[in-house]
Amino acid sequence: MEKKVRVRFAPSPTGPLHIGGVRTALYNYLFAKKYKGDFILRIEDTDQSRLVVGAEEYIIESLEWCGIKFDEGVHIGGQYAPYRQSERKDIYKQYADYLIEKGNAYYAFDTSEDLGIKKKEYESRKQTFQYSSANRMTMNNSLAINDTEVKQKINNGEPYVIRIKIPEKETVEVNDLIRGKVIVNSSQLDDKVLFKSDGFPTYHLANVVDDYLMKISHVIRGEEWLPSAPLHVLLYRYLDWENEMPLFAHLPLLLKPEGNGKLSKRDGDKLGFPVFPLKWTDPKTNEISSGYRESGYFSEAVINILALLGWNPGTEQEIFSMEELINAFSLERVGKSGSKFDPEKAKWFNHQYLLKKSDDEIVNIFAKTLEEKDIKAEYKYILNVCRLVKERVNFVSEIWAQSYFFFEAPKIFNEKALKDKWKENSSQLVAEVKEIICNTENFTAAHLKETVSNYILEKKYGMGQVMNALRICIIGTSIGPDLFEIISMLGKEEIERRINFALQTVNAKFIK
RNA sequence: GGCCCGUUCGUCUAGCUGGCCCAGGACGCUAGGUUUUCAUCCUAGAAAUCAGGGGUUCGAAUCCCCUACGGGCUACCA
Repeated sequence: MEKKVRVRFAPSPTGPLHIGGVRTALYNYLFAKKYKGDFILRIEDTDQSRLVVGAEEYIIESLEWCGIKFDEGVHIGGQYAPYRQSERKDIYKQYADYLIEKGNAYYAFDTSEDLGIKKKEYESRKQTFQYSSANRMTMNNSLAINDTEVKQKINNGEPYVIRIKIPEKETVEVNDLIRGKVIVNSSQLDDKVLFKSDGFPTYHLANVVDDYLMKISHVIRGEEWLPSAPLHVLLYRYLDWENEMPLFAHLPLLLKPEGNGKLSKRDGDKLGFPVFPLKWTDPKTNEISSGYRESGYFSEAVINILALLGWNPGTEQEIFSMEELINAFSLERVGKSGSKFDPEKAKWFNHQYLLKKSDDEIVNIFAKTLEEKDIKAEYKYILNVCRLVKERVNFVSEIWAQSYFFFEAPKIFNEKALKDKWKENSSQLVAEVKEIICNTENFTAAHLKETVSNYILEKKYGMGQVMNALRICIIGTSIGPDLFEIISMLGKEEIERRINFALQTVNAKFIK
């Protein structure tokens, strides 16, 4: 029987999650759900010195906002709890000990000063120091010194780390679901620290142990882990778990738009678009980085964009709901090369989702803007406004700029609009049409249109000539949705008031 | 420096088992149309000598090799 699909997202809480991390979580989630498997959130907080207050909560809230749901995890528990590595601290040591017993690992007593000196020494010779088979016998470790001395050091409480003993020359094969076979010679690997002197395991040990214990079937993570994958394969082998080793898939990285380097947390807002799903305030510096949520993006749009950055369905479909993504997703269709985030296309995606949203949803968001401005209006009125302008904007936050004239009369009149559209006879034409409008009883847009158009036709005026001038008078500028809709919504009295004010103001200006 | 991964329009990408590709779609851009204006929408267009070179083959974006470039890793960080 096939192993049950169980995948995990395993961030370390060293700050906010950026969109690259969200994408990794998303691909894991899509893969899990596609195969009716489990998705697990594990927090990898083995580096106590890099913990950032609030980061874990931020990660959970971000993924929740995105609609990425977990089956097990630090926030909801599960069969394999705990899911925070700091709470699993006690279980790692035995595996490190087991490796020592088997001769696949050893104690090392070198201080960081010792290591630093070595490093400098090698640098001066234009070489790179690597703790490995080539030099481990010259270092201060349990392979180089005798057993009694080792015992003595440990009994004396001398700090030590446990390092893996990488074989001298052995080819190690990693089968990557995205890249195929990657073969590395162990001579290229160094004796990585598995267990630190502070009693915590390093990522390498903790990750392998936890994936095994939590019965993880597939490890889907960023490409930055590819170089250490052979080390992980070796660990599975030495811990006798090679038969249950998960399958690996290393995702291409998200790059900065300028073309160099992977996207990183430090990019904040420097790139001209948010790199974080949610707004983040650095607890130390109080520096604020904007988030997609606060910038007015719909989470569905963000997910859609991210899904298509590195994966494609092979069809021409571009708009995907989460359901559709789950159905369509496959690791085989994940690309190999890194991709840059395109802020312009992101806006377009958001526009698509804005159009798909129900009017009620949009009104609810837009109503907050009105509240802030202390503008009162009936729900139905706001609804009509949103209906009329939503296709003209990418974000709900842009609706105000397209619709303010529904809520307040213009006080000034756009210079350029006047220059382009206001002619000598404009005042006369507007005055005439005002009369027509004010004498119209049925104030629907359709009826107004019919009435005014007929009048213009009869008089052989140009439609554009009249309408442009009228528009300027009513909303103060020359853009916007259908003018008859606007007139109908504002009502007869308001229209009369606005036109009178406009003619006064504009005429005064022209006479001068 | 060493090791690993990658390289198709400005960007995201299709192309995977070689011929249907003098390379298709989307965003953006340009032009035209619709419209009372702007936006939407519709139509059209520009845009990749498939990183470069060498093979293999009747035939290569697709297979192989080399080079260049980009990226990742190279911590008692993840």
